Amino acid sequence: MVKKKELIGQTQSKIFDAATEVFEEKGYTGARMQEIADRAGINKALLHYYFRTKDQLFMAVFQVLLKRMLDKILSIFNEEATFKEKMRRFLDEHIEFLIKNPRLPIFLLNEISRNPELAEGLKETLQYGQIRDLIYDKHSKELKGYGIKKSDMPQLMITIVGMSVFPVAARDMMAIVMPQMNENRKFNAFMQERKEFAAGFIMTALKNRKK
Amino acid sequence: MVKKKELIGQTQSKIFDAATEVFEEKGYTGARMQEIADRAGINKALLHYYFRTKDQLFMAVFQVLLKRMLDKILSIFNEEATFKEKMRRFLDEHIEFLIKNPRLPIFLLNEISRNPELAEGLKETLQYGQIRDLIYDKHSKELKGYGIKKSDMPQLMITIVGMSVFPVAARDMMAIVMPQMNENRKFNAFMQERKEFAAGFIMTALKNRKK
DNA sequence: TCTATCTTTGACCAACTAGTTAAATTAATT
DNA sequence: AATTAATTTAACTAGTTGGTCAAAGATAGA
Repeated sequence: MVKKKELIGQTQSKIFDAATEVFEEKGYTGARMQEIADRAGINKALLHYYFRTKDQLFMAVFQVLLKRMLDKILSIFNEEATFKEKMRRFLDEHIEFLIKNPRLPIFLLNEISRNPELAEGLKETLQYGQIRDLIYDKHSKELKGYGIKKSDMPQLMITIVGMSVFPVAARDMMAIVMPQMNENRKFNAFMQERKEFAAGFIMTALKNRKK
Repeated sequence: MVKKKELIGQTQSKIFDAATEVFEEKGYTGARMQEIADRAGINKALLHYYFRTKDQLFMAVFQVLLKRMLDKILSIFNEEATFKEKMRRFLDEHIEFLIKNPRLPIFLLNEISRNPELAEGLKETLQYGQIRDLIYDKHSKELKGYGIKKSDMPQLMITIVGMSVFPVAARDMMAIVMPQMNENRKFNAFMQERKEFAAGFIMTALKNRKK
């Protein structure tokens, strides 16, 4: 027999999963509490019983997804390895992550840009705010060897992250110009290929950079 | 005295501008016909007189904005110049364009990803679908010299476009990790700097690419 | 000036939305 | 088995939304 407390957990997590799906697909303004309830297999009143308002439910989902994304980006850079190795591992793992979560980037980008306060909570976390300096200091010798100054770090970091995120976020738009992108099989092949292309591209640019 | 026909044009374009603003800010689902009417300085019934439904108004705005974006991307590549020169000009002009239209990328990306049929109309335009081949054929010698095969074009093109678009689209998210991005002055300086950074980065990667 | 047509409006409506409530059901405790 | 507490539901509400309509106002041509 299923215990009540397990059911709570089950129900709550069913709601959470359903809400994640719907919010990712439709965004905050496009999401409907009724649809979330339907997909969770419960009714609307129970939804409001667990999460009093749409805002509360959205916040819970959003915080988790944003943290998941940032941690995925940052965790690799906390390990012990050369910058070059970290970058390769980042592109490998992040692209795998994005293939499994293709709607996540646009969802996050869109919601944050429409309501920047959503990110306020995480900004306070010191861990995130100074990451640029931490990464640079850890690899200053290697990076200086590539002609990268501390002030170049934003350019470099955004370039690396953009290499993996942009193709996923812009897929449907780029597909206008490159119809192959519409086929899932071809797009996945493109993303697999991108791991090596991006890593090689960046390393070549760094190694031969004018100093 | 203002002629009636001029007024029509004025009203219609006031509606169009207001709708562009509101849709860009709030997206389709977040936009309100009442707010569009208010910003255009008219009432809701007149709004529906000129554009019968929200969908019709949205479509009109969306088509114009999508075309504006794609033309900006593609026009430069139709000119006569080396690939290298075109890429530099593209980054210069596209970044300027994006500084003036900072909400445009997220708006387009978001709406297209939520409803890919929005792009169907433009896909038919042969001009767009085969652009990859056209560009390659025009510069095949130069690109082969960089070790770029025709099958590498999607990777290269998405890399170039992402260099300019991603920082604008991901600004508020990257600002969590790099708080400087929040200040408009610093962000604009970053984007100005990016013209040279991106162009230099890409050319270095191309010139030293393993063949 | 009169008339036919095109514009503009305030008031309205039906459908939908987030959120509430009170009562029914289920589970845990004694 | 009875009591208590937690869980689930159908039915409802108040506010918002896109869209309509009939009538008033403005314009150009005769």
